[in-house]
Amino acid sequence: MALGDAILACLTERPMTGYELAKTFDSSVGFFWKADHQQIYRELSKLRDRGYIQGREVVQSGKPNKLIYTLTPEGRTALRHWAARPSTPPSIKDDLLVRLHALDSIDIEPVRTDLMDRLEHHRDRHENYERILKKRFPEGTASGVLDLGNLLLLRLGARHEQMVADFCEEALDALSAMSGKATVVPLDDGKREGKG
Amino acid sequence: MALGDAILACLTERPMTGYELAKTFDSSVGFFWKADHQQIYRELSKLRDRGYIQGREVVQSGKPNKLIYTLTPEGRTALRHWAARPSTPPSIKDDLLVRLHALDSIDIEPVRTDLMDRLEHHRDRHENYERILKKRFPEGTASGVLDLGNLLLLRLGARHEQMVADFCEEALDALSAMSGKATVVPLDDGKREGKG
DNA sequence: GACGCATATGCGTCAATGTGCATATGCGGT
DNA sequence: ACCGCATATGCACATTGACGCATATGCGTC
Repeated sequence: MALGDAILACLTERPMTGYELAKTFDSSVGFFWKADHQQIYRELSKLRDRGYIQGREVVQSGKPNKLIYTLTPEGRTALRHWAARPSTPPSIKDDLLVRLHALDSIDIEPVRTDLMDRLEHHRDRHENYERILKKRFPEGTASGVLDLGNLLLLRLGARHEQMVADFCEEALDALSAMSGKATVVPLDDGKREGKG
Repeated sequence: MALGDAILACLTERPMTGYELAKTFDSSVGFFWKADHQQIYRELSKLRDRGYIQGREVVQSGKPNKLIYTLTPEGRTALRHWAARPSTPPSIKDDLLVRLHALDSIDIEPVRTDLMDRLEHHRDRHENYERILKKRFPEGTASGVLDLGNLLLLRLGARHEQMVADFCEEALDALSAMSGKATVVPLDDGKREGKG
């Protein structure tokens, strides 16, 4: 359960509610791990059942009561054990790559617009990383172990986004140069299948 | 169904059996998309049910009969429609990053050995990409649209692996420099939970 | 006052993925 | 004779993920 461990990792920083965790997974951690609130609440229940976290209810008026989750000693141990296991390099699983693999059997134009969108997306994220880096690590050095982890994380993120952005640019250039040779037959058949 | 589309993309090259597809997803396409044979057979059944591929049985003696799958015109159309939709940038979801995020709450030593393993892994893959690039594209240019897609793919793969390898090296250096400050308490409690 | 938005939790369903197991046989090694 | 390996297909179960929907209310705005 990778998401569960990611949640435990977040809770090492400070106790949080499901709602706060969902926001975390939508911003900072979300840069490399996406999870919506339903996924997080479900995982929190599991972690609680296993005794890895403890929920403390905070009564509120006007809003549903909060459940602030704290890591238990068992949870900390579980996280340490998980972190002591070798990680498995994930595969990229980017639709764009599949399209490139079958580039001669599909229409180029949509791929071009897709690449342009992706270029913008990855540039935005790159700027975001750089901004956070400059703000949190103006010296480019980390003081403690926690800081070091986050500094490395941000650097990896920044480089990754820049690399993909550069790739999109290069791919667009190459497609432009090639566009004369391609046989472009637009999709014009009316029917469409649901989403598969 | 992303895997289904990846399979359709593979079948544009030539008709294949499930077994051949499994091998493909373990080598070339497997560099960015992992799928074992069970997943592939299951997906092939679905694609056949939808009429996107057609299976031709080849009787064999000694071995189970082959089922060579060919793209139908409907399958080609479905692939083109899928490829015309915008792609969604995937998240990285690397366990290693989660560990870095909680670096002060876990043991550093296993992370170091993990980083060393990963460094070797990514270097191997990088060399692999470079080797294929040199072999298939000695000039560094593509002749047709299909070639262009594969050239771009290989270049992205090579850069990605190099970047991650560099990152591992840098992280190892940083951890070494930091190692004096870290409080290293080895894991010695006997009990272990199953796998989570 | 109706509408959207933020706060805060959760259920249900289906698709996608991962892991283990089962079947059937020839071929080469020990 | 037995073992492992390659060929070739597939089922069953569990986990993970994506998506929609439901509940409950204060606060600002149109």
